[in-house]
Amino acid sequence: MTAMTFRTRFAPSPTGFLHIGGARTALYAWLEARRQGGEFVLRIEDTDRERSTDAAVQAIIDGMAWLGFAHDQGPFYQTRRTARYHEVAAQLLAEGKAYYAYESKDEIEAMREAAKARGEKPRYNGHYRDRNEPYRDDPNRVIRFKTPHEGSVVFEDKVKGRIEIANSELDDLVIFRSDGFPTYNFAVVVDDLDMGITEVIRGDDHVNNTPRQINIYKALGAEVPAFAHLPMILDKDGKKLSKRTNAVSVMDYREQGFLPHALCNYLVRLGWSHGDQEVFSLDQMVELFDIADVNKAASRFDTEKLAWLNQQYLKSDDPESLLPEFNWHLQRAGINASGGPAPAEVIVALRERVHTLKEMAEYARIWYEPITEYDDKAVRKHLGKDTAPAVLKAAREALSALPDWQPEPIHEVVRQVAEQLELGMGKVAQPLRVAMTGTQVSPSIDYTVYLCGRERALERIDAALERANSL
RNA sequence: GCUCCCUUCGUCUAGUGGUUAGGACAUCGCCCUCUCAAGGCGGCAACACGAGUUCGAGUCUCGUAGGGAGCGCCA
Repeated sequence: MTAMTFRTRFAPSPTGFLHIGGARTALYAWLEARRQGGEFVLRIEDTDRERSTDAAVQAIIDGMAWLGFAHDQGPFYQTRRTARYHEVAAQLLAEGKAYYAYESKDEIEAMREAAKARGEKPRYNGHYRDRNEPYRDDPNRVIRFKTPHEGSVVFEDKVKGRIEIANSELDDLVIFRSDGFPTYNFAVVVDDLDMGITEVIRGDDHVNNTPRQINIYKALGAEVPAFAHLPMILDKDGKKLSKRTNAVSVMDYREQGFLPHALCNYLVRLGWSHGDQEVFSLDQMVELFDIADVNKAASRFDTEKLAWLNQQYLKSDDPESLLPEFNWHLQRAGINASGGPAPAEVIVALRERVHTLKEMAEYARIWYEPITEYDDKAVRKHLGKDTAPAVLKAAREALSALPDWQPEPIHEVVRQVAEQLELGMGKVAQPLRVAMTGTQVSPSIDYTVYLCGRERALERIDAALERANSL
């Protein structure tokens, strides 16, 4: 056999958007493949035809693309592989490792009840196991796998460690349903085998399925891949993430104004760490990530820390690189940026003051649209001062004569006005700030004035002067 | 009910027998300051519990408690 290429996969069911937990699973699998110089496969588990949709497949691919990583192979669809599943099932049947069973659902239900009554797990009693029943055209016909009675399955999970489950705890699972479709536990094994998956990374809700799957691998005489079961992501209160009370789609996070790499960074740190490091570029993640360093316990999603990380990136990224995402938010906020300052300059002005691009877009409105309302308190406090009119007049005059409309000269103007009138910077900056924004909070006064543009700045001073005089 | 898994500050985590149990977010205080931030400095704050092994246990073993997952012809 030739050296096997390292290969991981992400295998979602296309029943909705890309879930935040799924996104982390995909990220880990992608990182693991990258680090090992292997491949990352996307497989669509769409055997549940009722709930699977094409739109959901697209949403998953789009979500991954937005986050910044993509599959190397696929997408493969399980529904297009049924012939192959039949083939493998037939082989198992021929080798006496699987058998036809014909119980009705009611009968099976009764078996479960009986088992429960005995204090055992609800399970199939193996009635048809050694009967060698031939194929019959029967609506109850299923194919079951012969789980070994003796021994136990042991595997070394890359995150959970050694796990052992006795075969006596398992029953003969259905591998082919009466409707002619394979069941999950069977299809995954065939798929992972055919696709050459060497490391199965998935949520830890699958730990209990793994021994069954390993038994199938063995029956097939196949090499068993490595497994890594990831702990769950819980909400703020330690409950299961639910759509009702949380943002669960990665696209929800986009709408809330988070950067894709900030979200990746947050996700990679949730359950994994590398010393004291908090900030990781995608390249660094690829270099440093190791699935073996992932924690065993579930963790809670903390939006505050995500917000902090997001701001770290807002501050350190090249503003130009933030433009596509920021423009997307301006547009969503209904802001037409064409008549105002360059968005990149707005980013520089605001990135230390907001945590998300959504906030930033909202905040930026004052430089693109007329002031719709003045904060009463701000007006009374700063325009109501008896020094305010003189400040505004002096500033207006100097500003209108300013040859070079740039933050630095504007700062110089403010400084000189203060000096001339023998006032502190606050006495000058605040009335101007209220004039520019209608509020008493904004970026540094020079930048706030600068972004307004000369024309708008002078207009706003005039309007403020009017207000000051009428107080 | 049965099986499997998990448990370090409020949260994310470092820690692989000897640490003043470290960092980050949040929080509180101080500094800086034209507002708000950002930044700097500092504070508060954790080994679930009980036995055992050991000279020595957050680290190893067992038990208890709490939490989670699974026990489908769903994935």
